[in-house]
Amino acid sequence: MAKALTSREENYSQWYNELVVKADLAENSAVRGSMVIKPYGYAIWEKMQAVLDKMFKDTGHSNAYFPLFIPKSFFSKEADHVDGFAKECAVVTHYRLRNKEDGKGIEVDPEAKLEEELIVRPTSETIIWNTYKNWIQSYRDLPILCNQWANVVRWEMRTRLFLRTAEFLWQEGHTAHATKEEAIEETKQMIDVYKDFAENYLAVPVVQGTKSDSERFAGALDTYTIEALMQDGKALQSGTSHFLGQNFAKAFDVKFTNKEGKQDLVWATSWGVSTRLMGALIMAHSDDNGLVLPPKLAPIQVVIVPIYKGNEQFAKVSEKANEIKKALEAKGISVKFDNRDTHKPGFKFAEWELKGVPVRLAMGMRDLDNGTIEVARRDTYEKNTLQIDGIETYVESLLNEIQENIFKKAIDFRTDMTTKVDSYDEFKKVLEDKGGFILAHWDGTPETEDKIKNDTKATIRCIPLDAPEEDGVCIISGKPSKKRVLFAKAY
RNA sequence: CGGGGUGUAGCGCAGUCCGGUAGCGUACUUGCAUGGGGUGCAAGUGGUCGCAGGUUCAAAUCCUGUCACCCCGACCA
Repeated sequence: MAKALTSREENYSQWYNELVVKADLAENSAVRGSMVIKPYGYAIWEKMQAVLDKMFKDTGHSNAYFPLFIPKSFFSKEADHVDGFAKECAVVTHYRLRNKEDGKGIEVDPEAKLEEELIVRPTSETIIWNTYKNWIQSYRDLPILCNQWANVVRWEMRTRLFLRTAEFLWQEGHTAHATKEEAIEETKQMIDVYKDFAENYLAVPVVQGTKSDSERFAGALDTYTIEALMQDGKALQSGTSHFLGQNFAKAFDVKFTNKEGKQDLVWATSWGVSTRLMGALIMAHSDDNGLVLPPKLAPIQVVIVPIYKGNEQFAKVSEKANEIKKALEAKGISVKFDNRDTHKPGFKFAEWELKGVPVRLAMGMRDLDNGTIEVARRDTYEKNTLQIDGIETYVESLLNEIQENIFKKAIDFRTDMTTKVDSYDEFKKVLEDKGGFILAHWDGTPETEDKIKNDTKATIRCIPLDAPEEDGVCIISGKPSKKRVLFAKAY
């Protein structure tokens, strides 16, 4: 396992400073707990957005945008939601600044106090349902299938770069349905979309399941989740899809006339993934030399590094390199020709490895003479010298192979790090010595869950959807259980 | 909000105990050499020592206050 990922267990911030900041992904901003996403990092997010956005549209959803500021009163309408959320928020109380009397700087104008405070959205359920109320009269208006790409703010007491920043980017889907069945169907469909995205694009294997009562989203009847395992043996909740029942419809009085002409409350779902996925990407695949990006999300899939001495050689190598670049681009591959004269090849190799570029091509005079090129892959460090002729076809299939290999590696790791235990002693021992996912029987009570959490800091990540029926007894209470649930220490 | 820690050059740090010219590594600039895995040598630029008071002939260093950040908990995508 990567040293960078294991040796920092007690100091993640340093880990990020070394790996992420060096990798040009982000740096701490002056704003508490926020992050600056640098161009290279943002390019990864844009790729994620593009893929997800298409998936959402393919499943019938449309994008919309709702306000950043939410009147405080909206939050008092759904009781469970308030309990779960209302606490750590940024609140707008004033709308104007003024110059200080002594002329030294600026202060909040006490005259400019807002009648009703505005909350910077921590999530948009309240304002969206307040809006949907006006959009829905009849069953003919349903379903409403909206998604919004936005930023949200949660004034977390403790922040962690990418995993828990005060401000983060995400998408939140909010849907309204005429029937319970249809809403549940939507909830499940979207967690499937997330699994598809995580595994086939991020190359991060995930366990799908439902949350226990205590871990469920505030205001939801059921929360579906995808749980990923990071290289340090901790779990990361990577996406959630909530079946909200009629709670928000009740709170915001969203009724419709059904086919029978009777008034009915609508059924709701919400679902989201965030820039935390970038954290997942980094922590699942990176090694001591930096990022390892899956080809499908890498902003630069292939980098060409020229090796030369003097202008004359540079011109010759450049000409060939540009030819290869064109051939690759014709296949839809994104290519960077690193023609900087300010850095040596060795430096460039290290730099592009740090940035996680999946394939590197290196070419010098020796290659020109032989009609060859050096191909190096980021995931295995394997290097081969191949004929230039037909290189684009080779690289194309190599990119696919790397995508698969990264995923396979992550699956193998997860398999190794998933342990079935049948006693609490064993549970504690595995958690302590090995970490990772633990499958154990649980009696279904919050008391048991609490005890385990207090004793060990491990939580029930989910009740896996694909867990086989199996007779067993709870590791704490000894009561009968039909299914193993997934435990882990989590971020 | 509780417990611990740190603020000194863009970044990483030493110097603080025991007050006396502001240091190291790296990065940056320039020159020459070098160029198939993070180049070498030489010269150079860059710091209100977090902020505000106090003690002193003299404060990065001692005292008081204050702010910010980080780590551990409670909270969470």
